[in-house]
Amino acid sequence: MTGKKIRNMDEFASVSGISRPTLSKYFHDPASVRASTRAKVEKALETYDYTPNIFAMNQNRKLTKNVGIVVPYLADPFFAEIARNLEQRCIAAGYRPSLHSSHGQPALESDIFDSLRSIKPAGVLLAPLGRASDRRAVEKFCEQIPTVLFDSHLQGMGLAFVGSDNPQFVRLMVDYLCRTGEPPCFFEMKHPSNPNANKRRQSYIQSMEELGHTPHIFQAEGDGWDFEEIGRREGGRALASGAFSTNTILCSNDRLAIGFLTACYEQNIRVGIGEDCQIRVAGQDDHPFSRFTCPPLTTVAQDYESISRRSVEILFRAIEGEVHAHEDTFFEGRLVMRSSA
Amino acid sequence: MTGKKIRNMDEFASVSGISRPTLSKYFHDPASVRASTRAKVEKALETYDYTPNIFAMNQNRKLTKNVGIVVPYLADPFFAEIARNLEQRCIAAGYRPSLHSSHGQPALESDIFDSLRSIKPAGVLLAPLGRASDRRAVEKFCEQIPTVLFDSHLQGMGLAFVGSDNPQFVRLMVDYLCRTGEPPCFFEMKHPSNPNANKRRQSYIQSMEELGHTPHIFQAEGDGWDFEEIGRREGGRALASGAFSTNTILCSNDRLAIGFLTACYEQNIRVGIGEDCQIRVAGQDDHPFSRFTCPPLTTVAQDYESISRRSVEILFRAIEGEVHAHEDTFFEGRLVMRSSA
DNA sequence: GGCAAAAGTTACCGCGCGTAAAATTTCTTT
DNA sequence: AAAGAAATTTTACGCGCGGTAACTTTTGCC
Repeated sequence: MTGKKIRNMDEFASVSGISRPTLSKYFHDPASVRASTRAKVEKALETYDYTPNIFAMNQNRKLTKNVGIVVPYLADPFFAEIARNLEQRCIAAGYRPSLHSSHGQPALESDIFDSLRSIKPAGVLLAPLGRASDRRAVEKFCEQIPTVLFDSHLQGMGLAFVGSDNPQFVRLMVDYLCRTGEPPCFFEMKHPSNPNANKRRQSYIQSMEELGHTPHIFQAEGDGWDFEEIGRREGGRALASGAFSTNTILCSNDRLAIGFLTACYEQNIRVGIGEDCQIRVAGQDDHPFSRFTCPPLTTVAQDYESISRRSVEILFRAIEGEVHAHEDTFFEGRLVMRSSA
Repeated sequence: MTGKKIRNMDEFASVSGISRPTLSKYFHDPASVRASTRAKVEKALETYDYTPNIFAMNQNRKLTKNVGIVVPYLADPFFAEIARNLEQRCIAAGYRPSLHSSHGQPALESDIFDSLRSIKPAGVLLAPLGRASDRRAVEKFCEQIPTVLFDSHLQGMGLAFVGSDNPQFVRLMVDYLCRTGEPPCFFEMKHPSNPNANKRRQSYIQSMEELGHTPHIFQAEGDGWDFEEIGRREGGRALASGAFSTNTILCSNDRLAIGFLTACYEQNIRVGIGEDCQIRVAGQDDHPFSRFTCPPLTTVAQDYESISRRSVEILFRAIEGEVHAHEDTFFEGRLVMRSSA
């Protein structure tokens, strides 16, 4: 490593005593050469400082080792965490991940597609914006490049979809809330950016009816990805106007719930399950900050370990030639009981 | 754009009636060719679908248009936001940013350096891990590639450093807290990962002494980047043992404060500035979530707009050949008064 | 020890573009 | 309109590696 700097593969072939085509094979996949050869290469690699020129590699290879990871909103720690998880798995599998965030903007999402196309990725892990996505653009992209969708389901696109079983999330929580207190009212955005929200609403209605309760839904105005602020502002308005017919609020997601908790605080409404509490609040997703809200938020945890494992699994298999029909995978959530509900 | 797909620059030269070397110049910098030529190129670009092969370009160019952005911990929304800001500025300036997170791990930071070297970036915007960084590795990297450091100051490294005026942050807050109530105790980590923390501690001591108060510091055990959890656990322990000699706590950063607020909640200690409140808590940084804690957190806002603007400004000037001596820039913070203190 | 299979070698071409130098065209200046 | 400067074109070569075919060597096995 501290040794002489080598300029190209030919030169490294000379000093290592291995032919260039064999070296090429080695760098493409170390396991594709004989163990004794590999040892020789790796020994030479300790003596000399050489890395194949990545641009020359990618220019000629039929398939690069590049993998794109795209999330809709990286400032949301949930996506940051899942991106990290995906990134590590890609590296472990010998790929070069590149991380991209659409920042909630459809135009940026399309720009990212263009940018990704230009680096000829072997595959892409895509969490689309959802409702705001340019469906045509996503569809076209998925046709050109092996893509696994996660988090936001866009019907039939890509090699596969991996996400959460949203109906199960809601059933789990509605069931818990009904068992332990008043049936919940559902608090969500009127125009949610994420299609998961729609499934959650539907499941809420169904779950309530199955338990013999009347569903109540409060839909907050507001667009974009500032969920906390929308939860605070609109939640506050709803509280002030007495729009809720119950003392239990199930928020469509944790970020909305975090804002809603702030609204409760502002109006001096005590949240939790204690004797002196006036309202119960629950979220969904187990956002990294939910453990630290006051009170800590009761929620349903996404199994993002499984989601990311499965996503890369499917993608890498497809890259390596396995052909499968499009399939959707939905992982179950886990109830996380804290003191807010 | 809908037109025929062109395979390479030679082919595009034929159909556009412009020579390949001139096209090469155009794609390198559209302003470097005559306006009439540029018009011809752009007209042809509307008819034919062509983009230069990015790998072939980068292989031969002395300087790529790649810019690396490295942050220590992307799951912290503060870094996610500043990364987004930097990213947009790079794109606007015609560069190709790539985003990397060290995830709090020194080994990963070094891996990122290697990875960046392989893409021959024109420059890098680096927020190092800080104390945990391999200083040798950072220094070596900065010598090889034009690098602007931000957020964490590592003495003298890189083209420049851009960050916050940490002493001013603390002065501002200590002054405010003393003016409006009891002098604060300083709550921080014993082994902070970020060098800013040390400056904040020193400034706390100095500010208190200047105002004629005795400094009190509580140092939390714990390593890593789980600041909220450390704030909650150790803050809770401190509260329970009566380690604070005042009713006012100034946390070294917002994330610690967020955890500390949770600890207060758990011990039924009412936080804020109201009549019935027992303790005041303040943070520093204006973390995106600080507005939504209960109570909302009083803090000092980092001017990350200025920090990011300045960072890219310096980097791009250096890339374009301007030579300057190493300089450090520290931007002032703004007091954000909310109801926690 | 012999033989087939696997692995390695040699030799050559292709990829798409950057860049330099010389020749030519175009624009600007007076 | 002529001269000079600036831009463009032509020509030629290089970058570092991938892929393939034909050949040689090594390996594993009975």
